[in-house]
Amino acid sequence: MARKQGSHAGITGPKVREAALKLFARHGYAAVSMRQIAGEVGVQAGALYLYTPDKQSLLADLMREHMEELLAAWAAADRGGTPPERLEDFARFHIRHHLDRPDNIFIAYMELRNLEPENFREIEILRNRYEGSLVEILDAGAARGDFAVPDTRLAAKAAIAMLNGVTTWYREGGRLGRAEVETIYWDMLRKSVAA
Amino acid sequence: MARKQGSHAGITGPKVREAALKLFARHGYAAVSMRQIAGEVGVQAGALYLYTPDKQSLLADLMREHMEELLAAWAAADRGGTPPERLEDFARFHIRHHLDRPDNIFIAYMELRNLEPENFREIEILRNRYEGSLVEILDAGAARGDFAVPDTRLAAKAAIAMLNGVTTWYREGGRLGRAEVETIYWDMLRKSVAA
DNA sequence: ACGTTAACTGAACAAATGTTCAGATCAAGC
DNA sequence: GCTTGATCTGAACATTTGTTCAGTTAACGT
Repeated sequence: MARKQGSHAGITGPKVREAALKLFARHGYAAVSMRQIAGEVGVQAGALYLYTPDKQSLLADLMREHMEELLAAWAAADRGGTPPERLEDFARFHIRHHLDRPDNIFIAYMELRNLEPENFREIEILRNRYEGSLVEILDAGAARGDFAVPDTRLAAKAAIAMLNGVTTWYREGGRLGRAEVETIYWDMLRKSVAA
Repeated sequence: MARKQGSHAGITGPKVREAALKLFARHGYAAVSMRQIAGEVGVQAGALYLYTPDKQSLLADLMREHMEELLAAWAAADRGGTPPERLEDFARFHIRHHLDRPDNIFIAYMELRNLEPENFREIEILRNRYEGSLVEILDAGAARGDFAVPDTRLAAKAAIAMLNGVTTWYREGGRLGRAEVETIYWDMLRKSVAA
């Protein structure tokens, strides 16, 4: 047997990335073998190399895609307005975005150490850019007296860490719904930086 | 060559755990080989099995030790008092404890997925116990009107996620000192649950 | 209908993995 | 000084790892 029926690169390519994302998030980059990914896709391990030069690129590409999508999505969602308004938008956007992509955040925040130096630097820049957009909001609000934060960079890190935490425990159909979770987190964040 | 000079189980045993902790935290459980751990200790791979039945137990033991130490340390540090006082104690204790043990928290919160089911359940219980002590404080404070938290379990998770974040960026000799960081985090936490 | 080529298989590769074990070596007690 | 037992080496093991590649198949343009 060789080429399967009804299979194209246009189908298999995304399937490979989806499978890798799912498995990396579930078990960690190092714990997942190319054969497991291939199995998930329904293909032999060798076929994966039609869609990625190697395993490391698979991880780096997934992380880059995620970060670029995140930055673009926030750029689109940012409605401007006063710093408190923008902060609320940011918090709700961040939670909503990641609850829709729980696997993404898992690898984006846990697999940095498995990136080779060159890839690491690239992803770190994207990450700092995203974090920077929150710092910017906090700076603007602090200048106007909306927020009382002794160090906006630290506050941004603390805020993102808190918001990210949601994906580690939130389960669809659980005790709390999305809207509730979103509002409760936003409320905590709002108060934590309040003047 | 065989037995090295001046080496005892009393020395090598802890060394093995230290090396494993350091390497697991740095690169992740799955990415670290027994030979790397042995190399760090200054011993051959086979010798590790004098101190652990297998690699999995090494991880599980490290996590259990960490959680038990954490629980014991908090039990000793908890001075009682009003809920706001206890919350402050908890926050400061948590940050201080983990800044002293950055590697521990890394594996305790990132390697859960690499535990076999039996070990996972055991560690999860310890983790819930620790988280429960924070929930308890929040419940008591909410009942007295000290805190305004719509869901104490969620608030506890959010708080711990925020506090844990400190170990991902804090570096000794950096822009901010320990005491400053501790106070800023406590201040954010205090406000985030304030009535 | 046919040839071309993209998509995939299946086997192979060297290297690395966790783990075992017979034997070598040293420290300590008699 | 000899024996004993704890401590470690070094080689071996079966598997699994990431990756390559010659060959096979099926879809598509002509």
